[in-house]
Amino acid sequence: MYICPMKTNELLRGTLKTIILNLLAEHGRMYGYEMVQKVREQSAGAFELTEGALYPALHKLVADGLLVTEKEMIGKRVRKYYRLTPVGSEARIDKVHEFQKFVRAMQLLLNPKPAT
Amino acid sequence: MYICPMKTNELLRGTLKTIILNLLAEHGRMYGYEMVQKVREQSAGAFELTEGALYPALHKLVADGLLVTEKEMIGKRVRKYYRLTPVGSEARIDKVHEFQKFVRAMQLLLNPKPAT
DNA sequence: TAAAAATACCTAAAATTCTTAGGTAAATAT
DNA sequence: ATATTTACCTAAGAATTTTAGGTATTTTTA
Repeated sequence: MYICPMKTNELLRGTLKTIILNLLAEHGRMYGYEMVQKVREQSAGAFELTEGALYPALHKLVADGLLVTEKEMIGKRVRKYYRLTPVGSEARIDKVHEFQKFVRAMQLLLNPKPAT
Repeated sequence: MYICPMKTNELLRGTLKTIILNLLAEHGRMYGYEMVQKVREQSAGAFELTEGALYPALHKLVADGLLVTEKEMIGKRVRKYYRLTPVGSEARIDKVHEFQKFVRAMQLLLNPKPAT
């Protein structure tokens, strides 16, 4: 018998940046920890971002000019907010289109015969 | 300006095994080279499996007991056919369900406000 | 009020999966 | 005769993620 390892997260490979860009397009600005919560919430518990994947991805998006940061003091702690740059907004649109194209192609592969 | 790198293939990460299992569920038995063609064809050119990814994936599926092989001589060449085992058939069903769940969750994330 | 949990950031080693770039050889097309 | 297609394969390197930490503040709870 095959025991399903229950890792929807495996499918997240390659979609993390798309998710980040979209969150920011929707919410204006967010900090990392907040993204983890929002993704869990908005995906109805299906996705669980790991911080070990999230922070390096955020740093790369900044390095590539798709995001910028603003730091804010909350008591004695620094909170780091991320926002889309214009380039990031464009990239987001492309990424979503690519994802939709990917899903359509996958549906073709998974449902090859649409009932004659 | 952001130049879209046009790599739908990046999204394929994590779905390769799902695709293989489905191809075999649909076509009964296939050989590797054939899968490359079929995927190109059935995805309307959107996906291009690379052999460097395909063959190791096939070998892993065999090692995990999801596929078995039969060799056949075509002239002087060996052609290696793959078929699902019962365990592989089960795994396929789970994988497809997981993928559909993944897509639903992604749509929730990408289209958060379904027009009031 | 002391301890535990949550908030909030981060990194680094290892694992996984893929791309790139080959190699071999037979069959077919030019 | 040569080039392309068929058909298999591997290995180095790149990219991304998981796992498993670390630090420090703030809030909750027992």
